[in-house]
Amino acid sequence: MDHCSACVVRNSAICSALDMDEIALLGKMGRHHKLVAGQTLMWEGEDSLLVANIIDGVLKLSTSLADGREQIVGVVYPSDFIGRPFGARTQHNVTALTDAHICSFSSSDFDRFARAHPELEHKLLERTLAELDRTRRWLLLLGRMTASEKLAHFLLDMSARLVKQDCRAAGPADAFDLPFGRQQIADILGLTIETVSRRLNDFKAQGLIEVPSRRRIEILNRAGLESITDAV
Amino acid sequence: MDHCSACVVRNSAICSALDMDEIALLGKMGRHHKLVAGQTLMWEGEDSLLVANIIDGVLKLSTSLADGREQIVGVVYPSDFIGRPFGARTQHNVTALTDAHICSFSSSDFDRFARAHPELEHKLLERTLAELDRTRRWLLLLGRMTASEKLAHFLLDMSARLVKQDCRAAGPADAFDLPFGRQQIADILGLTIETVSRRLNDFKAQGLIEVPSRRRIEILNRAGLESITDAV
DNA sequence: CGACAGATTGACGAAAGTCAATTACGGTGG
DNA sequence: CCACCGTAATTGACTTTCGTCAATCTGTCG
Repeated sequence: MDHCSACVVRNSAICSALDMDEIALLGKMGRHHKLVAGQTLMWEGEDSLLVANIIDGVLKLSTSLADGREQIVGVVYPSDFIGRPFGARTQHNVTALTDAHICSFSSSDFDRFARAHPELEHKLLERTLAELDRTRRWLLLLGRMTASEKLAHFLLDMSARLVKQDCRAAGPADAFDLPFGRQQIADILGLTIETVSRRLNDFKAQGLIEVPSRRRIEILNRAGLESITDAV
Repeated sequence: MDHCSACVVRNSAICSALDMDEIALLGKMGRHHKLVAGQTLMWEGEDSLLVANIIDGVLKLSTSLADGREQIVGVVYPSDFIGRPFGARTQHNVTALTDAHICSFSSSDFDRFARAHPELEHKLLERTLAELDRTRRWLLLLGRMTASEKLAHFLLDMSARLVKQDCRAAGPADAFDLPFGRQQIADILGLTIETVSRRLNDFKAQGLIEVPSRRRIEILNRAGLESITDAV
Protein backbone atom coordinates (compact mmCIF):
# COMPACT_ATOMS: atom_id res chain seq x y z
CA MET A 1 0.00 0.00 0.00
CA ASP A 2 3.00 2.28 0.33
CA HIS A 3 3.27 2.99 -3.36
CA CYS A 4 3.27 6.75 -2.64
CA SER A 5 6.79 6.91 -1.26
CA ALA A 6 8.05 5.37 -4.47
CA CYS A 7 5.85 7.52 -6.70
CA VAL A 8 7.77 9.36 -9.40
CA VAL A 9 5.55 12.43 -9.13
CA ARG A 10 5.47 12.37 -5.34
CA ASN A 11 7.30 15.69 -5.10
CA SER A 12 5.80 17.52 -8.02
CA ALA A 13 2.11 16.54 -7.89
CA ILE A 14 -0.24 18.20 -5.44
CA CYS A 15 0.70 15.44 -3.01
CA SER A 16 3.84 17.39 -2.22
CA ALA A 17 1.68 19.54 0.04
CA LEU A 18 1.22 16.64 2.43
CA ASP A 19 3.38 15.12 5.15
CA MET A 20 3.98 11.39 5.48
CA ASP A 21 0.96 10.62 7.68
CA GLU A 22 -1.38 12.53 5.43
CA ILE A 23 -0.04 10.97 2.31
CA ALA A 24 -0.51 7.53 3.74
CA LEU A 25 -4.17 8.37 4.28
CA LEU A 26 -4.62 9.78 0.80
CA GLY A 27 -2.69 6.86 -0.61
CA LYS A 28 -5.25 4.45 0.78
CA MET A 29 -7.98 6.17 -1.20
CA GLY A 30 -6.05 6.28 -4.45
CA ARG A 31 -5.99 3.63 -7.14
CA HIS A 32 -3.47 3.17 -9.85
CA HIS A 33 -4.83 2.86 -13.30
CA LYS A 34 -3.37 2.16 -16.67
CA LEU A 35 -4.72 3.92 -19.76
CA VAL A 36 -4.11 2.90 -23.31
CA ALA A 37 -3.52 5.52 -26.03
CA GLY A 38 -6.85 6.76 -27.34
CA GLN A 39 -8.81 5.74 -24.27
CA THR A 40 -11.28 8.29 -22.95
CA LEU A 41 -11.39 8.60 -19.19
CA MET A 42 -14.16 11.18 -18.74
CA TRP A 43 -16.90 12.49 -20.95
CA GLU A 44 -18.16 16.01 -21.40
CA GLY A 45 -21.34 16.66 -19.41
CA GLU A 46 -20.97 13.53 -17.33
CA ASP A 47 -21.13 13.73 -13.56
CA SER A 48 -17.62 14.08 -12.28
CA LEU A 49 -16.98 10.82 -10.48
CA LEU A 50 -13.25 10.87 -10.24
CA VAL A 51 -10.19 13.04 -10.13
CA ALA A 52 -6.61 11.94 -10.64
CA ASN A 53 -2.94 12.72 -10.72
CA ILE A 54 -1.09 11.93 -13.90
CA ILE A 55 1.89 9.71 -13.20
CA ASP A 56 2.98 9.11 -16.73
CA GLY A 57 1.81 9.94 -20.26
CA VAL A 58 0.05 12.80 -21.99
CA LEU A 59 -3.71 13.39 -22.02
CA LYS A 60 -5.91 15.93 -23.78
CA LEU A 61 -8.95 17.81 -22.55
CA SER A 62 -11.36 18.59 -25.37
CA THR A 63 -14.84 19.88 -26.10
CA SER A 64 -16.72 19.55 -29.33
CA LEU A 65 -19.70 20.77 -31.25
CA ALA A 66 -22.52 18.53 -32.44
CA ASP A 67 -21.24 18.55 -36.02
CA GLY A 68 -17.87 17.17 -34.97
CA ARG A 69 -15.74 20.28 -34.77
CA GLU A 70 -13.42 19.80 -31.83
CA GLN A 71 -11.25 22.08 -29.74
CA ILE A 72 -8.55 20.84 -27.42
CA VAL A 73 -8.80 22.98 -24.28
CA GLY A 74 -5.96 21.54 -22.29
CA VAL A 75 -3.00 19.20 -22.47
CA VAL A 76 -1.92 17.43 -19.36
CA TYR A 77 1.49 15.97 -18.42
CA PRO A 78 2.92 13.88 -15.59
CA SER A 79 2.32 15.38 -12.13
CA ASP A 80 -0.67 17.39 -13.41
CA PHE A 81 -4.08 17.01 -11.86
CA ILE A 82 -7.26 16.22 -13.80
CA GLY A 83 -10.94 16.21 -13.00
CA ARG A 84 -13.31 18.66 -11.46
CA PRO A 85 -13.44 18.62 -7.66
CA PHE A 86 -16.35 20.09 -5.71
CA GLY A 87 -19.44 18.96 -7.39
CA ALA A 88 -19.62 20.41 -10.86
CA ARG A 89 -20.06 18.41 -14.00
CA THR A 90 -17.05 17.61 -16.15
CA GLN A 91 -16.97 20.20 -18.89
CA HIS A 92 -14.77 18.34 -21.32
CA ASN A 93 -13.60 14.95 -22.48
CA VAL A 94 -10.36 13.61 -21.06
CA THR A 95 -8.54 11.28 -23.44
CA ALA A 96 -5.14 9.64 -23.29
CA LEU A 97 -2.89 10.59 -26.19
CA THR A 98 -0.24 8.10 -25.21
CA ASP A 99 -0.37 5.09 -22.94
CA ALA A 100 -0.61 6.55 -19.46
CA HIS A 101 -0.59 5.87 -15.74
CA ILE A 102 -2.82 7.75 -13.39
CA CYS A 103 -3.53 7.70 -9.69
CA SER A 104 -7.25 8.24 -9.30
CA PHE A 105 -9.61 9.08 -6.44
CA SER A 106 -13.33 9.09 -6.16
CA SER A 107 -14.43 12.71 -6.40
CA SER A 108 -16.34 12.61 -3.15
CA ASP A 109 -13.48 11.01 -1.23
CA PHE A 110 -11.07 13.52 -2.62
CA ASP A 111 -13.35 16.47 -1.90
CA ARG A 112 -13.75 15.42 1.70
CA PHE A 113 -10.03 14.88 2.13
CA ALA A 114 -9.14 18.17 0.49
CA ARG A 115 -11.50 20.18 2.67
CA ALA A 116 -9.86 18.64 5.71
CA HIS A 117 -6.37 19.48 4.44
CA PRO A 118 -5.97 23.16 3.63
CA GLU A 119 -2.41 22.71 2.43
CA LEU A 120 -3.67 20.42 -0.29
CA GLU A 121 -6.39 22.85 -1.27
CA HIS A 122 -3.83 25.61 -1.39
CA LYS A 123 -1.67 23.63 -3.76
CA LEU A 124 -4.69 22.93 -5.90
CA LEU A 125 -5.59 26.61 -5.90
CA GLU A 126 -2.11 27.64 -7.03
CA ARG A 127 -2.25 25.10 -9.82
CA THR A 128 -5.70 26.19 -10.90
CA LEU A 129 -4.67 29.85 -10.94
CA ALA A 130 -1.63 29.02 -13.06
CA GLU A 131 -3.75 26.96 -15.42
CA LEU A 132 -6.23 29.81 -15.73
CA ASP A 133 -3.40 32.18 -16.65
CA ARG A 134 -2.18 29.76 -19.26
CA THR A 135 -5.67 29.24 -20.67
CA ARG A 136 -6.22 32.98 -20.93
CA ARG A 137 -3.03 33.39 -22.94
CA TRP A 138 -4.35 30.66 -25.18
CA LEU A 139 -7.42 32.81 -25.83
CA LEU A 140 -5.12 35.43 -27.31
CA LEU A 141 -3.57 32.82 -29.55
CA LEU A 142 -6.90 31.51 -30.80
CA GLY A 143 -8.58 34.87 -31.14
CA ARG A 144 -5.88 37.05 -32.57
CA MET A 145 -3.03 35.14 -34.14
CA THR A 146 -2.49 34.01 -37.72
CA ALA A 147 -1.87 30.36 -38.56
CA SER A 148 1.90 30.89 -38.79
CA GLU A 149 2.03 32.72 -35.49
CA LYS A 150 -0.02 29.99 -33.85
CA LEU A 151 2.28 27.28 -35.14
CA ALA A 152 5.49 29.07 -34.25
CA HIS A 153 4.18 29.59 -30.73
CA PHE A 154 3.12 26.01 -30.52
CA LEU A 155 6.50 24.66 -31.56
CA LEU A 156 8.40 26.88 -29.17
CA ASP A 157 6.00 26.01 -26.38
CA MET A 158 6.40 22.31 -27.04
CA SER A 159 10.14 22.62 -27.20
CA ALA A 160 10.08 24.24 -23.76
CA ARG A 161 7.74 21.67 -22.24
CA LEU A 162 9.34 18.58 -23.60
CA VAL A 163 12.80 19.23 -22.21
CA LYS A 164 12.58 16.66 -19.48
CA GLN A 165 11.13 13.90 -21.59
CA ASP A 166 14.20 14.30 -23.76
CA CYS A 167 16.45 13.88 -20.71
CA ARG A 168 18.60 16.81 -21.71
CA ALA A 169 20.21 19.06 -19.14
CA ALA A 170 18.70 22.54 -19.06
CA GLY A 171 17.28 24.84 -21.70
CA PRO A 172 14.71 24.01 -24.32
CA ALA A 173 15.09 21.00 -26.56
CA ASP A 174 15.79 21.67 -30.20
CA ALA A 175 14.72 18.22 -31.30
CA PHE A 176 11.75 16.39 -29.89
CA ASP A 177 8.83 14.12 -30.63
CA LEU A 178 5.39 15.62 -30.38
CA PRO A 179 2.78 13.56 -28.57
CA PHE A 180 0.29 14.81 -31.21
CA GLY A 181 -0.73 13.96 -34.71
CA ARG A 182 -1.65 16.69 -37.21
CA GLN A 183 -5.33 16.57 -36.37
CA GLN A 184 -4.55 17.15 -32.73
CA ILE A 185 -2.26 20.05 -33.51
CA ALA A 186 -5.09 21.49 -35.57
CA ASP A 187 -7.53 20.97 -32.69
CA ILE A 188 -5.20 22.76 -30.32
CA LEU A 189 -4.63 25.74 -32.59
CA GLY A 190 -8.11 26.11 -34.05
CA LEU A 191 -6.97 25.25 -37.59
CA THR A 192 -7.41 22.44 -40.12
CA ILE A 193 -4.85 19.71 -40.73
CA GLU A 194 -4.25 21.09 -44.21
CA THR A 195 -3.33 24.51 -42.88
CA VAL A 196 -1.06 22.98 -40.24
CA SER A 197 0.66 20.96 -42.92
CA ARG A 198 1.11 23.91 -45.27
CA ARG A 199 2.49 26.30 -42.67
CA LEU A 200 4.80 23.61 -41.35
CA ASN A 201 6.15 23.21 -44.85
CA ASP A 202 6.64 26.96 -45.13
CA PHE A 203 8.80 26.78 -42.01
CA LYS A 204 10.70 23.91 -43.54
CA ALA A 205 11.20 25.84 -46.79
CA GLN A 206 12.52 28.81 -44.79
CA GLY A 207 15.03 26.55 -43.06
CA LEU A 208 13.48 27.14 -39.66
CA ILE A 209 12.70 23.53 -38.87
CA GLU A 210 13.17 19.99 -40.09
CA VAL A 211 10.50 17.28 -39.89
CA PRO A 212 12.36 14.01 -40.24
CA SER A 213 9.37 11.86 -39.35
CA ARG A 214 5.67 12.29 -38.69
CA ARG A 215 5.92 13.37 -35.11
CA ARG A 216 9.49 14.58 -34.86
CA ILE A 217 10.43 18.25 -34.95
CA GLU A 218 13.92 19.70 -35.15
CA ILE A 219 14.33 23.40 -34.65
CA LEU A 220 17.12 24.65 -36.92
CA ASN A 221 16.66 28.36 -36.40
CA ARG A 222 15.11 29.21 -33.09
CA ALA A 223 15.60 32.94 -33.49
CA GLY A 224 13.75 32.76 -36.77
CA LEU A 225 10.78 31.07 -35.17
CA GLU A 226 10.86 33.56 -32.33
CA SER A 227 10.78 36.47 -34.74
CA ILE A 228 7.47 35.15 -36.07
CA THR A 229 6.01 35.39 -32.59
CA ASP A 230 7.63 38.73 -31.87
CA ALA A 231 4.44 40.65 -32.30
CA VAL A 232 3.77 39.40 -28.79
CA MET B 1 -14.87 50.79 9.60
CA ASP B 2 -17.86 48.49 9.54
CA HIS B 3 -18.65 49.04 5.90
CA CYS B 4 -18.64 45.26 5.32
CA SER B 5 -21.96 44.57 7.02
CA ALA B 6 -23.59 47.06 4.68
CA CYS B 7 -21.74 45.80 1.60
CA VAL B 8 -24.02 44.89 -1.30
CA VAL B 9 -21.86 41.96 -2.32
CA ARG B 10 -21.29 40.77 1.25
CA ASN B 11 -23.16 37.53 0.61
CA SER B 12 -22.07 36.78 -2.91
CA ALA B 13 -18.38 37.75 -2.95
CA ILE B 14 -15.77 35.44 -1.48
CA CYS B 15 -16.32 37.23 1.82
CA SER B 16 -19.38 35.05 2.31
CA ALA B 17 -17.02 32.32 3.45
CA LEU B 18 -16.19 34.30 6.57
CA ASP B 19 -17.93 34.79 9.89
CA MET B 20 -18.41 38.19 11.50
CA ASP B 21 -15.13 38.26 13.42
CA GLU B 22 -13.13 37.26 10.41
CA ILE B 23 -14.83 39.71 8.16
CA ALA B 24 -14.11 42.51 10.57
CA LEU B 25 -10.42 41.62 10.32
CA LEU B 26 -10.45 41.44 6.56
CA GLY B 27 -12.49 44.62 6.44
CA LYS B 28 -9.71 46.50 8.21
CA MET B 29 -7.30 45.60 5.44
CA GLY B 30 -9.62 46.51 2.61
CA ARG B 31 -9.96 49.89 0.96
CA HIS B 32 -12.79 51.15 -1.12
CA HIS B 33 -11.88 52.57 -4.45
CA LYS B 34 -13.76 54.30 -7.18
CA LEU B 35 -12.84 53.69 -10.80
CA VAL B 36 -13.87 55.80 -13.73
CA ALA B 37 -14.86 54.20 -17.04
CA GLY B 38 -11.76 53.52 -19.11
CA GLN B 39 -9.41 53.54 -16.16
CA THR B 40 -6.84 50.75 -16.07
CA LEU B 41 -6.25 49.24 -12.68
CA MET B 42 -3.52 46.73 -13.45
CA TRP B 43 -1.10 46.26 -16.30
CA GLU B 44 0.01 43.13 -18.03
CA GLY B 45 3.40 41.92 -16.77
CA GLU B 46 3.37 44.19 -13.76
CA ASP B 47 4.00 42.78 -10.31
CA SER B 48 0.70 41.94 -8.77
CA LEU B 49 0.35 44.43 -5.93
CA LEU B 50 -3.32 44.22 -5.27
CA VAL B 51 -6.39 42.06 -5.48
CA ALA B 52 -9.98 43.19 -5.13
CA ASN B 53 -13.64 42.39 -4.99
CA ILE B 54 -15.87 44.14 -7.47
CA ILE B 55 -18.67 45.94 -5.71
CA ASP B 56 -20.19 47.64 -8.69
CA GLY B 57 -19.50 48.04 -12.41
CA VAL B 58 -18.05 45.94 -15.19
CA LEU B 59 -14.34 45.46 -15.92
CA LYS B 60 -12.45 43.69 -18.66
CA LEU B 61 -9.31 41.58 -18.52
CA SER B 62 -7.29 41.83 -21.72
CA THR B 63 -3.97 40.92 -23.27
CA SER B 64 -2.50 42.33 -26.42
CA LEU B 65 0.19 41.87 -29.01
CA ALA B 66 2.89 44.42 -29.74
CA ASP B 67 1.16 45.57 -32.93
CA GLY B 68 -2.02 46.47 -31.08
CA ARG B 69 -4.16 43.39 -31.63
CA GLU B 70 -6.10 42.85 -28.43
CA GLN B 71 -8.03 39.96 -26.94
CA ILE B 72 -10.38 40.31 -24.01
CA VAL B 73 -9.78 37.26 -21.81
CA GLY B 74 -12.31 37.91 -19.11
CA VAL B 75 -15.22 40.11 -18.12
CA VAL B 76 -15.87 40.76 -14.49
CA TYR B 77 -19.08 41.75 -12.71
CA PRO B 78 -20.10 42.77 -9.17
CA SER B 79 -19.09 40.22 -6.51
CA ASP B 80 -16.34 38.81 -8.74
CA PHE B 81 -12.75 38.73 -7.61
CA ILE B 82 -9.83 40.19 -9.56
CA GLY B 83 -6.09 40.04 -9.28
CA ARG B 84 -3.57 37.26 -8.96
CA PRO B 85 -2.96 36.08 -5.42
CA PHE B 86 0.14 34.11 -4.45
CA GLY B 87 3.01 35.75 -6.05
CA ALA B 88 2.72 35.55 -9.77
CA ARG B 89 2.80 38.46 -12.12
CA THR B 90 -0.43 39.87 -13.49
CA GLN B 91 -0.92 38.32 -16.91
CA HIS B 92 -3.39 40.83 -18.30
CA ASN B 93 -4.62 44.36 -18.11
CA VAL B 94 -7.62 45.10 -15.93
CA THR B 95 -9.69 48.02 -17.17
CA ALA B 96 -13.00 49.46 -16.04
CA LEU B 97 -15.63 49.47 -18.80
CA THR B 98 -18.08 51.44 -16.70
CA ASP B 99 -17.59 53.53 -13.61
CA ALA B 100 -16.93 51.03 -10.87
CA HIS B 101 -16.46 50.46 -7.15
CA ILE B 102 -13.99 47.95 -5.86
CA CYS B 103 -12.82 46.81 -2.46
CA SER B 104 -9.08 46.27 -2.75
CA PHE B 105 -6.42 44.59 -0.64
CA SER B 106 -2.68 44.56 -0.86
CA SER B 107 -1.70 41.24 -2.41
CA SER B 108 0.61 40.32 0.41
CA ASP B 109 -1.95 41.15 3.10
CA PHE B 110 -4.56 39.16 1.29
CA ASP B 111 -2.28 36.20 0.70
CA ARG B 112 -1.40 36.01 4.36
CA PHE B 113 -5.02 36.31 5.42
CA ALA B 114 -6.18 33.72 2.92
CA ARG B 115 -3.61 31.16 3.99
CA ALA B 116 -4.81 31.59 7.54
CA HIS B 117 -8.46 31.14 6.54
CA PRO B 118 -9.02 27.91 4.64
CA GLU B 119 -12.71 28.66 4.11
CA LEU B 120 -11.75 31.73 2.15
CA GLU B 121 -9.23 29.82 0.10
CA HIS B 122 -11.83 27.20 -0.59
CA LYS B 123 -14.26 29.80 -1.90
CA LEU B 124 -11.52 31.22 -4.05
CA LEU B 125 -10.70 27.77 -5.36
CA GLU B 126 -14.32 27.09 -6.31
CA ARG B 127 -14.49 30.40 -8.13
CA THR B 128 -11.23 29.79 -9.91
CA LEU B 129 -12.33 26.33 -11.01
CA ALA B 130 -15.60 27.74 -12.35
CA GLU B 131 -13.75 30.52 -14.15
CA LEU B 132 -11.39 27.97 -15.69
CA ASP B 133 -14.35 25.97 -16.97
CA ARG B 134 -15.86 29.11 -18.48
CA THR B 135 -12.56 30.12 -20.06
CA ARG B 136 -12.13 26.68 -21.60
CA ARG B 137 -15.57 26.88 -23.21
CA TRP B 138 -14.46 30.20 -24.59
CA LEU B 139 -11.55 28.46 -26.28
CA LEU B 140 -14.09 26.41 -28.23
CA LEU B 141 -15.85 29.58 -29.28
CA LEU B 142 -12.67 31.30 -30.45
CA GLY B 143 -11.13 28.27 -32.08
CA ARG B 144 -14.02 26.59 -33.78
CA MET B 145 -17.02 28.86 -34.26
CA THR B 146 -17.98 31.09 -37.17
CA ALA B 147 -18.63 34.80 -36.71
CA SER B 148 -22.41 34.29 -36.59
CA GLU B 149 -22.17 31.49 -34.08
CA LYS B 150 -19.86 33.58 -31.92
CA LEU B 151 -22.24 36.50 -31.94
CA ALA B 152 -25.36 34.44 -31.28
CA HIS B 153 -23.61 32.84 -28.34
CA PHE B 154 -22.46 36.18 -27.10
CA LEU B 155 -25.91 37.71 -27.19
CA LEU B 156 -27.55 34.77 -25.43
CA ASP B 157 -24.78 34.76 -22.86
CA MET B 158 -25.20 38.46 -22.20
CA SER B 159 -28.92 38.12 -21.96
CA ALA B 160 -28.47 35.47 -19.29
CA ARG B 161 -25.87 37.44 -17.34
CA LEU B 162 -27.58 40.78 -17.37
CA VAL B 163 -30.82 39.59 -15.81
CA LYS B 164 -30.15 41.08 -12.43
CA GLN B 165 -28.94 44.42 -13.68
CA ASP B 166 -32.29 44.72 -15.40
CA CYS B 167 -34.09 44.04 -12.11
CA ARG B 168 -36.44 41.58 -13.74
CA ALA B 169 -37.74 38.57 -11.87
CA ALA B 170 -36.36 35.30 -13.19
CA GLY B 171 -35.35 34.06 -16.62
CA PRO B 172 -33.12 35.75 -19.13
CA ALA B 173 -33.70 39.33 -20.19
CA ASP B 174 -34.89 39.88 -23.74
CA ALA B 175 -33.90 43.53 -23.77
CA PHE B 176 -30.75 44.87 -22.25
CA ASP B 177 -27.90 47.32 -22.59
CA LEU B 178 -24.48 45.90 -23.29
CA PRO B 179 -21.62 47.30 -21.26
CA PHE B 180 -19.53 47.06 -24.45
CA GLY B 181 -18.93 49.03 -27.59
CA ARG B 182 -18.43 47.29 -30.92
CA GLN B 183 -14.66 47.20 -30.59
CA GLN B 184 -14.96 45.44 -27.27
CA ILE B 185 -17.40 42.89 -28.64
CA ALA B 186 -14.88 42.29 -31.42
CA ASP B 187 -12.08 41.90 -28.86
CA ILE B 188 -14.13 39.38 -26.92
CA LEU B 189 -15.03 37.28 -29.95
CA GLY B 190 -11.78 37.51 -31.89
CA LEU B 191 -13.35 39.44 -34.78
CA THR B 192 -13.20 42.93 -36.29
CA ILE B 193 -15.76 45.63 -35.62
CA GLU B 194 -16.84 45.43 -39.26
CA THR B 195 -17.65 41.74 -39.00
CA VAL B 196 -19.52 42.30 -35.74
CA SER B 197 -21.52 45.04 -37.36
CA ARG B 198 -22.35 42.99 -40.45
CA ARG B 199 -23.42 39.86 -38.63
CA LEU B 200 -25.50 41.95 -36.22
CA ASN B 201 -27.27 43.42 -39.20
CA ASP B 202 -27.86 39.97 -40.62
CA PHE B 203 -29.60 39.06 -37.36
CA LYS B 204 -31.63 42.24 -37.63
CA ALA B 205 -32.57 41.45 -41.22
CA GLN B 206 -33.68 37.97 -40.15
CA GLY B 207 -35.89 39.47 -37.47
CA LEU B 208 -33.93 37.85 -34.69
CA ILE B 209 -32.99 41.02 -32.86
CA GLU B 210 -33.53 44.74 -32.79
CA VAL B 211 -30.80 47.31 -32.07
CA PRO B 212 -32.61 50.48 -31.06
CA SER B 213 -29.49 52.28 -29.94
CA ARG B 214 -25.76 51.72 -29.97
CA ARG B 215 -25.57 49.55 -26.90
CA ARG B 216 -29.11 48.25 -26.60
CA ILE B 217 -30.11 44.78 -27.76
CA GLU B 218 -33.63 43.40 -27.97
CA ILE B 219 -34.05 39.73 -28.66
CA LEU B 220 -37.14 39.22 -30.82
CA ASN B 221 -36.70 35.56 -31.62
CA ARG B 222 -34.73 33.72 -29.00
CA ALA B 223 -35.36 30.30 -30.54
CA GLY B 224 -33.95 31.59 -33.80
CA LEU B 225 -30.76 32.74 -32.12
CA GLU B 226 -30.52 29.45 -30.28
CA SER B 227 -30.82 27.51 -33.50
CA ILE B 228 -27.68 29.25 -34.73
CA THR B 229 -25.78 27.94 -31.75
CA ASP B 230 -27.38 24.51 -31.97
CA ALA B 231 -24.31 22.91 -33.43
CA VAL B 232 -23.21 22.92 -29.81
C1' DC C 1 -26.91 72.85 -33.08
C1' DG C 2 -22.70 71.02 -34.39
C1' DA C 3 -18.61 68.21 -33.91
C1' DC C 4 -16.55 63.99 -33.22
C1' DA C 5 -16.12 59.34 -31.86
C1' DG C 6 -18.24 55.28 -32.94
C1' DA C 7 -20.78 52.51 -36.12
C1' DT C 8 -22.18 51.14 -40.67
C1' DT C 9 -21.60 50.11 -45.46
C1' DG C 10 -19.18 48.89 -49.69
C1' DA C 11 -15.46 47.18 -52.66
C1' DC C 12 -11.74 44.46 -52.59
C1' DG C 13 -8.02 41.16 -51.12
C1' DA C 14 -5.93 37.68 -48.43
C1' DA C 15 -6.02 33.95 -45.39
C1' DA C 16 -7.81 29.88 -44.20
C1' DG C 17 -11.26 26.22 -45.21
C1' DT C 18 -13.11 22.55 -48.29
C1' DC C 19 -12.95 18.77 -51.31
C1' DA C 20 -10.40 15.53 -53.72
C1' DA C 21 -6.35 13.17 -55.28
C1' DT C 22 -1.82 11.66 -54.25
C1' DT C 23 2.03 10.38 -51.45
C1' DA C 24 4.56 8.65 -47.52
C1' DC C 25 4.99 6.52 -43.19
C1' DG C 26 4.88 2.76 -40.04
C1' DG C 27 3.27 -1.42 -38.58
C1' DT C 28 2.15 -6.25 -39.98
C1' DG C 29 2.69 -10.61 -41.77
C1' DG C 30 4.80 -13.51 -45.06
C1' DC D 1 14.12 -8.53 -44.09
C1' DC D 2 11.06 -7.08 -47.37
C1' DA D 3 6.49 -6.36 -49.46
C1' DC D 4 2.09 -4.81 -48.51
C1' DC D 5 -1.64 -2.43 -46.46
C1' DG D 6 -4.09 1.11 -44.07
C1' DT D 7 -3.84 5.36 -41.89
C1' DA D 8 -2.02 9.81 -41.78
C1' DA D 9 -0.06 13.56 -44.12
C1' DT D 10 0.70 16.30 -48.10
C1' DT D 11 -0.46 18.72 -52.18
C1' DG D 12 -3.42 21.07 -55.48
C1' DA D 13 -7.52 23.60 -57.21
C1' DC D 14 -11.13 26.11 -55.77
C1' DT D 15 -14.48 28.52 -52.47
C1' DT D 16 -15.73 30.98 -48.57
C1' DT D 17 -15.19 33.77 -44.84
C1' DC D 18 -13.29 37.24 -42.73
C1' DG D 19 -10.17 41.20 -42.72
C1' DT D 20 -8.63 45.65 -44.77
C1' DC D 21 -9.15 50.16 -46.34
C1' DA D 22 -11.94 53.89 -47.24
C1' DA D 23 -16.11 56.47 -47.40
C1' DT D 24 -20.33 57.60 -45.22
C1' DC D 25 -23.60 57.83 -41.70
C1' DT D 26 -25.43 58.45 -36.89
C1' DG D 27 -25.85 58.97 -32.12
C1' DT D 28 -24.14 61.49 -28.07
C1' DC D 29 -22.44 65.09 -25.70
C1' DG D 30 -20.75 69.57 -25.21
